[in-house]
Amino acid sequence: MPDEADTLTRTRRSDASSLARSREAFISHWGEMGSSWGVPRSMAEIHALLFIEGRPMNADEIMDRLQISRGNVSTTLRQLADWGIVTRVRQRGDRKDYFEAEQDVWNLLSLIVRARKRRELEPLLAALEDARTIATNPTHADEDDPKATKAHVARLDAMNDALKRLDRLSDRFIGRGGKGLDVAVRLLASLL
Amino acid sequence: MPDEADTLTRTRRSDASSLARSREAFISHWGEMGSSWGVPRSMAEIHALLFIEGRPMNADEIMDRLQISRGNVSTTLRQLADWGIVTRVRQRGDRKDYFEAEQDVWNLLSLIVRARKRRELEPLLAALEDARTIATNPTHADEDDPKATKAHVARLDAMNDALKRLDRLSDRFIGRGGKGLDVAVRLLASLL
DNA sequence: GCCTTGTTTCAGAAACTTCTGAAATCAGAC
DNA sequence: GTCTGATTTCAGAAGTTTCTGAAACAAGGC
Repeated sequence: MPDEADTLTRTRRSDASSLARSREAFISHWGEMGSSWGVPRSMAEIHALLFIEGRPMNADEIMDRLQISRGNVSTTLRQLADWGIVTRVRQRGDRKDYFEAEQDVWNLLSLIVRARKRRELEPLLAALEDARTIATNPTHADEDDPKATKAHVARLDAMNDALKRLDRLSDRFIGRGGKGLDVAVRLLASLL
Repeated sequence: MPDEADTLTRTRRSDASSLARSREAFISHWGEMGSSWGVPRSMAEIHALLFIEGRPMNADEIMDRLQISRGNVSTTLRQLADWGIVTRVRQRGDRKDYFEAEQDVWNLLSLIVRARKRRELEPLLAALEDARTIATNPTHADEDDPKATKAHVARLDAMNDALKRLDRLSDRFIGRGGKGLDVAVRLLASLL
């Protein structure tokens, strides 16, 4: 409810410094983007904050800056750490936990790709295999048109092939310590 | 409320044919995937249905099969058509609208990429430019540390460069009538 | 042991998104 | 023009996700 005490810590107002306003703009747009990609806004914002500040921050600082609850900050930081795009660092003589974001952008992108791939692409590929198995192993007296079954399996296979190719390709990117993506993109850009 | 009349149309039960069960599996997993990528489950399911059936279907068929409301089907089909991954087709002597999904998987993927790029990546790039402008054009008496501003702008630029490169690259893919992606992936796979 | 300081958990609240269904609209037939 | 069948719209309902905050839980100091 207080609306006067936070003038110092909040950086939304137009009387803030250019740097502060620019940071704020980055954070809110990154949050926006996140939420349209199925990442909770506050998670994207916390990451954006750590990235754009470029220094380790603790839970209290983050809470104050983004006005989100302690519980949310704690949970979200752990998730970001699980994804590997944020690291817990120890600050000499301070018992608080500090967190720091990956600063290399390509590395960041490949960590994100890796995480989503594992969580979402791989299960989907497994499901496609399943669906194929179901279609090609008729259980009991099965009155399916063989032609229709063939076409169906062909569709499953086409989807499977395409996704698998992307999957293998992203493995390559990721394998090269985050720089593979960079190299590949440059290479492709010049070839096409 | 009816639970006996739909035995014919619903294909969830284990006494359905292999083909029907395989289709059902594909549809529900595709829907699952969609929802973790910020696409409404019913939208992903409608698309999956049209894709896996591989034939034009009308709103009533879709409603029956997926048990979703007319309003939802109508809205969603229009969105899918806007994205370009579904096309409205006219069936001789039938006043109903029929819809058909893009069957070429690479084409499908590049249509999806194109749509998301326009809706999400491009606005973000614009926002990054904005943030840069804010940081480099100090308004009034600005007491920001020049060193900090420099580091901040460098971060914005690194992010901008990386995303722009991906952006340009995807333009190339898309440009080649959907086959570019295929070619590029094969090429890269052999090179790396 | 008992404080103190910091972190995590989790049930319920709040916010947001998606879905429904009935009414409005459209479009062609006549 | 009216009638008929199909489609779209949209306000509110339902459902889902995210967030809060207080309680439980560490872990170190003394």
